[in-house]
Amino acid sequence: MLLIRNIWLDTKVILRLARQFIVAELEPLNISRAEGDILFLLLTGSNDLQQEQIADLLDIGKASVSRTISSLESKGFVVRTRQDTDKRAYIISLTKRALVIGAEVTGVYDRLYLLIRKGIANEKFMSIESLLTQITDNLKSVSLDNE
Amino acid sequence: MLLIRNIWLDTKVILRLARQFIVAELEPLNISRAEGDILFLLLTGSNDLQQEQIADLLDIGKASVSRTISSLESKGFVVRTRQDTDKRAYIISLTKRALVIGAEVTGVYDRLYLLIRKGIANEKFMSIESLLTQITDNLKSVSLDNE
DNA sequence: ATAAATTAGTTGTTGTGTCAACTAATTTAT
DNA sequence: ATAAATTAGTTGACACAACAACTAATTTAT
Repeated sequence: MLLIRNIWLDTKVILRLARQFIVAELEPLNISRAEGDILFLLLTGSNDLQQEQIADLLDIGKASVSRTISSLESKGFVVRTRQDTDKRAYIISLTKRALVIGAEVTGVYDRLYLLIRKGIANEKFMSIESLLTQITDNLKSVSLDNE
Repeated sequence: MLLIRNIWLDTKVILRLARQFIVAELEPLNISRAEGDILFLLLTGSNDLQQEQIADLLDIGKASVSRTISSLESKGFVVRTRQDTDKRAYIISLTKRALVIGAEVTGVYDRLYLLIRKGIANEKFMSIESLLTQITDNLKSVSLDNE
């Protein structure tokens, strides 16, 4: 049990440090972490998404996405366009302004990933993928039970 | 890079599901997650801690600890006693009332840990310990640089 | 011995996430 | 064809962690 407790704590520490890193690196660009996360997603090959898709891809709720997209829009980094085929949904697209700073934003996340991987062989990371999937399934099995 | 991004996402999902589990299980006891985390720590062999120690052991800030201890105190689960040797610090101790529900609280966390481990060999968990430590060191090296 | 620095804890503010209730558009059932 | 159910997004309320500025007690320096 102690083992899991330590892993738990380590994971919390890692997430906290990584968030601090991102906040600090994005600060000079006047972009918050939640904004940066969405910009990075849109910049790296998945432009023109619906808000719900963004929520799924980042594992956050649609309420958070709604508010963060609003602030990104007010800063001129994205535009919401009503979808023709479904007038409830928006298509979120990057503006030219976002593309101008795009490399700086992706740079932040790339540096974080490089930093995390430093001195660790690729296979090591691969080996924990299956572990994480198993844990996720374990946890999901309970949430399904209770419905 | 995609590998790390997936691991990142998986980790976020796991933390979210685990939090949901704890919130749901503690709800009937009228205890919040932040309160439960601290109660669990105090109940499992580390009673009579200072607030700063609690902050360190749970990797949260002392501001959060201060507020959560206040609410635990108002619910009658802990008492703050000024330390004789250092009158700035409190000693946080569990009340009888906390011990009465103690088993139910620790049960929640024990069940979570069991659930997480289901179907996964112990060595698998051991093998990621060193990985997590390395990542933590990597991230810490940067925060130190910037001071 | 006293001034300066450090430490434990508190409080205000902010960022971000969750949940629930809501609107408007769309799909399904009958 | 229309009523009922579902879906995309918004908004308000709340939980919780982070940071900064603060108080009061303690330690260090000179």
